[in-house]
Amino acid sequence: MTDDLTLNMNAYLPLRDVVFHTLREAILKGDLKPGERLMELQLAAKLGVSRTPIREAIRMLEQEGLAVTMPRKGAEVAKMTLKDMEDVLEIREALDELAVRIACEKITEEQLKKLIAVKEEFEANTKSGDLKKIAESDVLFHDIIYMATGNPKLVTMLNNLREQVYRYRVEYIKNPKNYPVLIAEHEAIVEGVKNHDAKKASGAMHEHVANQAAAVKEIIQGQE
Amino acid sequence: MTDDLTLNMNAYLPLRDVVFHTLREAILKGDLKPGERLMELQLAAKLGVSRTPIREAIRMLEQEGLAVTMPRKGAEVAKMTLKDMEDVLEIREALDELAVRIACEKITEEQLKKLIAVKEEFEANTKSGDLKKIAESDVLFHDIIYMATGNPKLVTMLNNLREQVYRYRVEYIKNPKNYPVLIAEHEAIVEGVKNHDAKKASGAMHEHVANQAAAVKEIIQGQE
DNA sequence: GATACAATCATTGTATACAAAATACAGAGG
DNA sequence: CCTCTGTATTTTGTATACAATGATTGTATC
Repeated sequence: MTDDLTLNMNAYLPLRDVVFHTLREAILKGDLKPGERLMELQLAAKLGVSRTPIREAIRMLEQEGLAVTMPRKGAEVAKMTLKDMEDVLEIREALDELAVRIACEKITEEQLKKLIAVKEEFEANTKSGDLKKIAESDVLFHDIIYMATGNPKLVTMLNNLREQVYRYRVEYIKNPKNYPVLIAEHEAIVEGVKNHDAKKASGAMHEHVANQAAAVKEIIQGQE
Repeated sequence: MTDDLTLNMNAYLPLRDVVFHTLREAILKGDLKPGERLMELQLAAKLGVSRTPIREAIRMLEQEGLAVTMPRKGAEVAKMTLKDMEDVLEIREALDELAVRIACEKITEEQLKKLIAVKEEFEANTKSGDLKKIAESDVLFHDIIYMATGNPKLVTMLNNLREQVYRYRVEYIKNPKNYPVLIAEHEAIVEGVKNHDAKKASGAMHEHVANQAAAVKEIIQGQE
């Protein structure tokens, strides 16, 4: 744990939630590395709280798949093997397709406008080269589709799945040679949704996620 | 909470896990009813433990969607509206189809044999009329397919989704007029899997889940 | 020098204590 | 009779204390 890990206390939330969000962020950003132990006393000291909220936050991380605990040995950040990632991506493919199919039926005019706007924003951002903005607009693009399903449970699950790929996906976005493909894929998805053509949209989404999946797998293999 | 809620202490597990499983069972069986408050002191007294493991178990239930907590107000058993159930079933449909598609590719000879055996066991059980056995063999039937995917994350998710429908599904199984349909659907699924025909298998699974979905929805509407 | 064993230390598991917020209720005032 | 308000009680949130387990280190013996 090389990081400072300071709490963000602005809102009035139970400490367990603040700790939970802090630790989750740290894990997703890579500040807490896979396999790193999550020691209660240490985290409590670092975050300036007692062990109780730390423990509860760990229980929550555990259920989200971001931490693993061995009884009497404590918790550690979940390791992601290539196989784990493939498993996640397999599910994500199916659910992202489902989401876009539903979105084709249910999307409102307003959401559609927003989707098109964000698609263009994404394209602009790839030109500026600001990685953070690129990632943000990509996330937003998919969020709009998720929201358009009107299925909050699906949204939660997809967010959770996306989270798990997060660390590696950044690498994918770093490489500018992927931009044209990404843009074309987004374009195809929008085209499908706009025409309420579930077949086209889900096909495009399938390709989009599958390409990302392939790239992420390559990145992981490169790291091993 | 009309129930006794005694702990099952046979295995050596942390109390939080024992409490978690106990509460989960109670919720799924309907002993703890939707909307019922989960008061820490009360549960702690009833289960003979302190508040700490109770709290941690509640955090876990929360992440599984079985409990909802309002800060400073406490937790209660999650209510399932018709909409919630539709949302869950929508996801389940997609993932069950995914599972059976993968199973078509990956299932081993041994698993296939087992699947056929359990299918027949299910048929036999419908004839005997033992509800518990019917439900068990139905669960097992689907479990074999889940396991055949070789994707533990998918298995976990599907189990979780299934859990959420559990309370209502029992009603579905109670009605003997559904048995011929269920048997035919299982037959079609097995047929598809056996021939590694993903299209047929996923079509059959789609119908299977969709039928159940329709029935569950009817039951809920009847209750409201 | 290697191995077995004991003592010590670090860390988790559980219980309890204390603080703060929310709720329930009773009494005063209109 | 209703409403408002202040107080008592309940309940959650957080911290701390104690117990038990597991890891580590050091020492004695072969």
